[in-house]
Amino acid sequence: MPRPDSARDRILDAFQGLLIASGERAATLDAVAAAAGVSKGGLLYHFASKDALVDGLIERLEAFAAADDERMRAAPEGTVDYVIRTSVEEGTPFDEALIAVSRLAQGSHEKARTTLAAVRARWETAIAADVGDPAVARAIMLVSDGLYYNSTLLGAFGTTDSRDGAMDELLAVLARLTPTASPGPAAAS
Amino acid sequence: MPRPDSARDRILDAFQGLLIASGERAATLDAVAAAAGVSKGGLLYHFASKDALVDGLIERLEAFAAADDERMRAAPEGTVDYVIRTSVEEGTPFDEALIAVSRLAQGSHEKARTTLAAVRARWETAIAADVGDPAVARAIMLVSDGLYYNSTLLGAFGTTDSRDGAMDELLAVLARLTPTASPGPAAAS
DNA sequence: AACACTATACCGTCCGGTCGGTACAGTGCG
DNA sequence: CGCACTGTACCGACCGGACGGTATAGTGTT
Repeated sequence: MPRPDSARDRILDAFQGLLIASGERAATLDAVAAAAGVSKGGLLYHFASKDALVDGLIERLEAFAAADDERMRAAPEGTVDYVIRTSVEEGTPFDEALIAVSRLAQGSHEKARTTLAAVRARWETAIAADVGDPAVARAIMLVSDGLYYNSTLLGAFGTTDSRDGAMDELLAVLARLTPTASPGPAAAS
Repeated sequence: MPRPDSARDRILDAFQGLLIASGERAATLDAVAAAAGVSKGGLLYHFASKDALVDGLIERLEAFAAADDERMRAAPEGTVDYVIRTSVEEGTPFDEALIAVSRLAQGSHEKARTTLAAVRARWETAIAADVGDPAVARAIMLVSDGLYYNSTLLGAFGTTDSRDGAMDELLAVLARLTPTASPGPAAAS
């Protein structure tokens, strides 16, 4: 075994991966167990029920979200830049957990929905504080949501290379929204 | 019986409603039949399989989308105004069908995904034609997507009354993005 | 009778969950 | 040391119910 508590993480990874790749329907206990290289009994040893598995994933997301929150506040390029850019940064553990939980939220899983709403709210307040105008902040948040919608539903909208250019372009457009100050990180002053 | 061909529509409505309210998982044949006030046998008389039911819903969406497309091109307030406003106009048959199909697309239903992408593409080209700058068009499309993401996942973001005001505010903010020409034929002043 | 449709019984499969069991690493103690 | 026992990690057969789907008998209208 690679690491002591790796089985739990492997199961969570498998669950997440199945949710992202094939949706809630396909993320059955058997499928998760198989993907994690564990037997069904083994899975249920670590997570006593499917609800427990879901809770485990949500907790994981919350942990990532807390870390992201700190990084966001410390982002040198400003909050807007940070939030927009990380909206499509596929492959990070945080993004994957977020998309997986959003699949869950499409069902009627209440906790998944509220957790997602909380993460979103945190972003929006941070942007509002950075940008000043709450209406502008909402517009920017909606762009971020749209970015997620696209990567979640349609699977990105370009290759990684073209995406970076597209991101710069998008941020340049968005900079027009902030009336005050220059299109910069809204430095302190 | 109310109307001759109402059974089919009622079934589609029920399927749609279940998808929106409780996700793909809950939209089983039994549940759909019960919600439509039809027996399971009755449901399967109209739709030979669950795939046929899904196809029926997608066809319905395509019909609505075609009608919407025409309305959009003829919209007096301009394409942007039309697309943004209809993004949260909950309750219209078109919106409901769209959200229902997007639930399907969260699973691995390929046709649902491509249909959604087609609708989105149609909007984006229309906006691009109206606005000029493709980068601005994409930003606006992302806001529309974000609006859908919100109404889909988090369930709107305000009451109907406050939403109209919020919409006006949002459109005013978005008007700043179009550098050329006036902020659109809307409201003016 | 023919047709459009409904209702129910049923089938095989899959799903979430239980349960009995295995392997093994301790650990306290005589 | 040897032995009894405990806890942790895991396996896989199995169960009841739900699922998608079939088959068929029945009903009301024309």
